Amino acid sequence: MQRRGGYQTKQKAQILQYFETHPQAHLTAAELTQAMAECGTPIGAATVYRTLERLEAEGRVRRYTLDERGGACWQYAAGQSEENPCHSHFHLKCIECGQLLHVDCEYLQGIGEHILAHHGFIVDHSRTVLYGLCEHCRQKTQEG
Amino acid sequence: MQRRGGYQTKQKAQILQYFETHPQAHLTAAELTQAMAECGTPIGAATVYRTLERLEAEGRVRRYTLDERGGACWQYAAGQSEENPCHSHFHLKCIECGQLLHVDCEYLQGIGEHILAHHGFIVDHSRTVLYGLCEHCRQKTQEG
DNA sequence: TTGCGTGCAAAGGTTTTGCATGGCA
DNA sequence: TGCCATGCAAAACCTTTGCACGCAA
Repeated sequence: MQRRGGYQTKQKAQILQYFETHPQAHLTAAELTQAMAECGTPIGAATVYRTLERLEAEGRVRRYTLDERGGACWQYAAGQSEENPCHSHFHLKCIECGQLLHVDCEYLQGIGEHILAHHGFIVDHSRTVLYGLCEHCRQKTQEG
Repeated sequence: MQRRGGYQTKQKAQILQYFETHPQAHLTAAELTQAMAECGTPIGAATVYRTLERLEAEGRVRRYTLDERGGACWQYAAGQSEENPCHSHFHLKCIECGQLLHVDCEYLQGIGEHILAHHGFIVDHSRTVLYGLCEHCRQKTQEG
């Protein structure tokens, strides 16, 4: 519990602030690096990765494996502890347009319970992304 | 329907045969390349990728994005067409031990229908993996 | 014979690592 | 002051691409 997260550096604060400003964004390391540069205070790519790793260990951000190619994304894990575990909602990622949908749905929450009860497996929603076609791209596909 | 899959080459047959011999395996390109080398007839990595791409287009293998780091996997898509579309089962990947579970379950199949009906999103099971803790690792974690 | 498939090497992108320096505590 | 964090560059890693040659049809 002591010294959670190590040193408090400008870079870490800057990255964290950007996440706070964009709580719904799923950012790749490249996007974050560029955003930092555009903010006027560039941060090295290695530092970005190391900082994200640290923030993830602290539970301040969450890592996703979104893109098939192009690497991981990180999302701000807002003040979650008990009341807002942020574990409860599913992510749907469109393989066509790349859009990410956040789905909060009772039925889907039942899935975790079912899988645990019947298959002995605890689903970690924060790591899980369902891939498929969003409504818009589905209609586009059917038309074409 | 004509010339499905282009030329019939030794390399393609060799890769396909390996999949037939390991129908449940999820193989990375590297694993497959090494397996080919160990079989005595090495196949270039580029050829492995291009062959997998072709086999996937033919519907003979299925591509998954399993590992957070380390790239994609391919699995043999056994004689599926209508009766056994192989789209119906979910994959559960343990983030602790890496084990991959294949779950074929009516309840879970209902998920796709629910998401389509209520959220307008078609889930592509072949691309989707649910991450979490398998039973074994869960007990191990709780004990420790 | 035609042109696709192969192999090698090089390029592409993301993430990690080494090492000297800088900054937090 | 001690040690962690940073930055740069280089390396590692997976995947794709270019090009000349080989082989299936």
